[in-house]
Amino acid sequence: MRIRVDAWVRIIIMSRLKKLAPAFFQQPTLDVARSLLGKYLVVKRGDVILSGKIVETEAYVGEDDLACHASKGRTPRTETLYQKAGTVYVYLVYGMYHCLNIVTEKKGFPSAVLIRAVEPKDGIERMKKNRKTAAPHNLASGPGKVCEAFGITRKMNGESVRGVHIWIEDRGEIVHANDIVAVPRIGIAYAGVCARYPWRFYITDNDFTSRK
DNA sequence: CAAGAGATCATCT
DNA sequence: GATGATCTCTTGA
Repeated sequence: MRIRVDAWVRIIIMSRLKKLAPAFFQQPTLDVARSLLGKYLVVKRGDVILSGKIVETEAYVGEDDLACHASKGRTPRTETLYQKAGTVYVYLVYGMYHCLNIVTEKKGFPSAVLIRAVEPKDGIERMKKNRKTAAPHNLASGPGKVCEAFGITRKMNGESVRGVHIWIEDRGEIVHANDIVAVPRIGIAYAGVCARYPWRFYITDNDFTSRK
């Protein structure tokens, strides 16, 4: 008689081992933004698992960062940014699209990393349906696209990024510093001097970034 | 290919 | 009442 382990049980056990802990996010935001490159965003809804390699991020650091939502202080919306590292911050931009962030640093210091682009891996067919397109390079090559492909909405705002719905895995892939580019952030021209900060990071030569 | 406009609404003034 | 941490489509060279 043999012991049989169902494939999905194995998946759950392995994913728990690989899940990034809150301590990973409780570091300087720029470091987290860089080290998230090459990690895997995973979303589980029912039996469906969607995943993809993070290839582009942006850092938003504190109330002094004029591009950070918290630059206008503590409000009902920015409250999430003041929570502990590893909290999911999702908001609606331009009345239509969602943006996924992970809160960083110590509780009370409002900062986060925006997940700007992902290279789809698991559940690509579902992503195509969610996005209403079949073009692989157009599935998650932008923050709004990531959320649409993965079905991420404000309902996840405030959740833990090490929960049952959403988490980030280390699958052992290493991204060297030489393969990371730092450039100014997108869509924040209103942020004065901060608009010039090179706080957008992406993997050089990856074909799934938002390229702008 | 580049540039421009429209869609659409939660949030803050 | 104004404004976006965006995306898609249309227009025109």
